[in-house]
Parts: sequence; C-alpha cells; structure tokens
Amino acid sequence: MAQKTFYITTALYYSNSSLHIGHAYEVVAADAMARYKRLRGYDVKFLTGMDEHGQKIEQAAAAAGITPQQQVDGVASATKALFGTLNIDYDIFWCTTCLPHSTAVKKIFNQLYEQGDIYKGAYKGLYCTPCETFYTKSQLEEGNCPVCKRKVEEVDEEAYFFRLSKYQDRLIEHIEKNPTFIMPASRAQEMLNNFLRPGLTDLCVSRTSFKWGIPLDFDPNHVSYVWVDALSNYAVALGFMGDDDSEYKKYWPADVHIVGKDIVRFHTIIWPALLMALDQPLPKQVFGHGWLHVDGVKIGKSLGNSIDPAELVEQFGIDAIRYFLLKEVAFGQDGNYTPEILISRINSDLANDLGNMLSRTVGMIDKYFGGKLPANHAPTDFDEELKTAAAEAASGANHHFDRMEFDQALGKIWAMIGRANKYIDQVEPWKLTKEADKQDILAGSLWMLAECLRIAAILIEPVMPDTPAKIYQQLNIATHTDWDDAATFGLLPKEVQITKGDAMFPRIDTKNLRT
RNA sequence: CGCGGGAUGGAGCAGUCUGGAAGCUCGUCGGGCUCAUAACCCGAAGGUCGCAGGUUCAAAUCCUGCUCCCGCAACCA
Repeated sequence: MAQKTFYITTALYYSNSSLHIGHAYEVVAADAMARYKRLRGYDVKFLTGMDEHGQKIEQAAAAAGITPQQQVDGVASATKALFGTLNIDYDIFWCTTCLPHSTAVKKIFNQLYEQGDIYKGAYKGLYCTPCETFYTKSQLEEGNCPVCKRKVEEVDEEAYFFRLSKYQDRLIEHIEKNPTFIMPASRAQEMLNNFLRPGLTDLCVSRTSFKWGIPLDFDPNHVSYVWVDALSNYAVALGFMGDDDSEYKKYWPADVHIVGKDIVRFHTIIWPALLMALDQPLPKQVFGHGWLHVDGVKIGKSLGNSIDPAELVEQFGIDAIRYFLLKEVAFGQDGNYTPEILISRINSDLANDLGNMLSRTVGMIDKYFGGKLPANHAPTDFDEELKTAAAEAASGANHHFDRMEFDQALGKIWAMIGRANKYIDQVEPWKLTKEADKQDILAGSLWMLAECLRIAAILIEPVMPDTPAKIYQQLNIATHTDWDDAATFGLLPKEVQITKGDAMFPRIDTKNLRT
C-alpha cells in the first residue's frame, strides 16, 4: 500500500529584512503540523523558503552597498539559522533566485504567453520619481509619496498582463463547491464579496522599472513581477517545469498552504488562476492564520516593535516559545504577545502543571521506592477517571491537530495533566507510604502518573519536539515516536526505574528578568 | 448604504450555526495538603452576555434597527 502523502508549505518570506516573531509563528505552526503528520505515518513534504526578487530588495542591497544576490543570500542564511533555532524540520528551503527556479518560471511565462494568457499592455500607476517606486492610492499620505512626502505622478509603464479575469467564474465555482478550500471559512466570504463577485481585473506580471527579477525570454527588457515568480515556487520546488518532476507528481497538489491573512487573496485567487491556466490541479486548502500582535498592536517596521524570536528562544527555551505561540493564539485568529503573557503561560502551564507533575512523580518514586517501582500494583478508586482523561487527551489531540486547532489540542492534553495533579491529592501517596499493607496501591498510583507522562510526552511532540526526550530520560524508557502508543493505556513497563533530573521548565521569576 | 471580523464577571477567551439552568484560563479572596519547581487540590466572590425593540413558554443564541472597536481595499506573517 502506498504511503499517504502530505504536502504543506509556509509562504515564502521576503528577503528585504530579517524575520520577526510573526514569521516565527507561521513557520512553527506549519512545522508542528508537518511533525504531527509524520508521526501519523504520512510521507510529508514541508516547504518553506525565500522570495528574493523585486525592487525593495534591489533598494535594500543598494543601501547596504552590496549586490542584490549578496543581500538575499545573507538573509537566506540568517533565516536558515533562525529556523534551526526554532527547530523547524523542513524538507525544502526554496530560494527564488536559484537557477532551477528561474528556468521554470521562464518556461511558465513562455507557455502562458504562447497560449494567450499573457499579453502586452500598459501598467498605470502612481510613481514617485525620486524614490523610483510605484504606490497604490491607499498607500499615499495626503496624495504624496509615503517615503519622501513628495508628489507622485501618474505614469504608464509597458507591462505584460495575465488574464486573471478569464478565470473569475471558475474560481467562484471552485470556492463555492469546496467549503474547506479557504480556511477559516469567513475568509472565503471576504474573497467572494470583495474581489471575485465585483469582477477581477487582469494582473500585471512583469516590470521594466527594476532589474532584479527573472528576465522574460520573449522580451528581455521585462523581468517577472512577484506573482508568477513567487507563487509558482510551491510547484516548481517539487520539479514542476523542471528536469525531474517525479516529486511534483508524487506530492502535488499541496494539502495546505499556511499563509498570513493578508495574502490569502493571492493564494486563493491568483495562484489558483495560474494553475488553471497551466491546467494543473489546485491546492486542497489555503489556511489564513491571524496576526500575532505585540503589546496589543500590529507588528510593523515603522513601529519598530518587531521581536527577534531568537532572543526569546535564548531567554526562555525553544519548546516554551513554541508552546506559547500555538497555545496562546487560536490558529486563524489574531493573538497577542507580551512578555507578561509569555511568562504567565510558561509558569502556569509548563512549570506548574507539566514540569511539576514530572518532578513530583519522579520525586515520589525516588523517595518511596528508592527510584524503582516494584512490579506488584493495586488500583485506586480514582484510576478509571484518570484513564478516561488520558484517552480523551489522545483522541482530542488527533481531532484537533487534524484541524490545525493547536490551542485546543494542547488544551486536551493539559486536561489530562490537570487530572493527574488532582489524582495525586486524591490518592495521597504520602499517607500510603506509611502503611505497610498499601505499598501495592502506592506503586500502582505512581505508575499511573508515570504512564500519563509517557502519553503526554508523545502527544506534545509536534509542538514541543525537544521535551519528550527529557521525560523519557527521567522515566528511563526508550525514546520512541509511535504516535498510536499514546492511545493505548498501560504500555509503560511495571517496574519503572527513574532518573531524577533538573526541573524541565524552571519557574521564571519576574523580578530577575532582564528587560 | 464597499467588504469582513469583533463587543460575554478585573484581564484574555469559548459558547451563537442546531434557542432550554452562563463556561474556561489567568487574577483576587478563603481553606486543604506537603510528594513537588513558594508548586498542587478544594471552595468562594465577581457578569442586566454593546444598546434598543421584536419573535417565543423560553434568547448570549433567531429577526430588525443602532452604537463603538479592529482589519482589508494589489502584497508588512
């Protein structure tokens, strides 16, 4: 039987500046989903990468006194380093300046041009001559250039256009017939009402006002503009229009593109229309996630409120940051980051609940049994309820991870952890240890707790890839990654030999925080 | 009448589709416990569910009108 495939992508990140916590949020979510699917036995392909062409990059390079290629290479290597820090286990890191990409993009342009889907026209725009930049009406500040504040002029630039309008009706039909194509569903209404039903206009896909792009074969004065260039990466990276398209045949269409809500439009209108023109299947889903705000406001370069994710990781640890990002924000909605909220999550969920539960379980096995549980176990009156919580954690995690409801999946897992902490109070092991005839019950209850930790370790792995090993180590069980073992209660050996370790998630004392 | 989202105890949210005892997390207060990372467990206080009408035996939930906030409108994830 052929293994089921799962192809997931983030958006490509624009190479004009370094990544902030909002980018980290997206790529961590995609990584958690990819890890989950791998654990479920899928043959996963996870793509991320850089969008490296365009005028802004040309300008950023000029400002830094380097070539555009040096600029994008620098950002690409910094991004890769950050993804390493964030524990992003991607399969493909695609860069749009690489040779296979430009070769394939040229072929796409040629085909679309030859079949009449791309034609020559004029791009009308508001142009600021000193800044050499086009602006849209909404970008202007009191009718003037938002950068230098000088007057803009309306100019015509020769350009090639893609017949986007031709695909309007097919796009509407596709979106209406496939209610999960655009997620969350409310975004589909936005696309239909704002753009598709009022009517699409053809799309400018080439430029002559800058050089940092892929030159078109049929008119080398023009370079590709972002649309065909960047969006095509999802297919091109797998070999579409390339020398070897075996991976494309295997993994396309994508199961999901994870993108920010601002670019849902390009991924649900322009990209599908391009695929229709190329007679290729459409991605199964485009998921538009919300914004992570900082101190309640949107992250913006002009606000200077971007947070460097690497610094947070250094200070708090990668799994704590990943947990925060996916637990605090309902995926698809906006959320908020402040140092206070982050620390509160770490202290209450990770230190007090999970970390402390491991400490007290391991501590009691150490104190009451010298570190090794005897094989004879007897049940307590509270076992069934805890087993139920464990079963619900496993089934709930499956249910919610499948829907990319990371916050809810974690909520189900933490409900089991909470139940386990309560179980300790109910069983009162400190009393049992004083009664010689209740050692079986004591051993049984501690084993129950250790078993819950084993299950929790499996279930948190998509979100917190480094933490399970720490739990396995203290419980002295083999590190394994069989996801289905979480659903079976009782797999833990009866004689658990523990190894006491340091606190997994030390409480953060806000008084000692550096600011 | 551009489009979309939101308004629920101190804070952040779920519940609204499919009307039927207002729920979760954090915080506050009181109690318990002592295995543990000053952690854990129990209990309590605190809400006219944005406003005004309507439908109904019954409305946070359905209908109508209104107020305020946020986002989008060719690319800031």
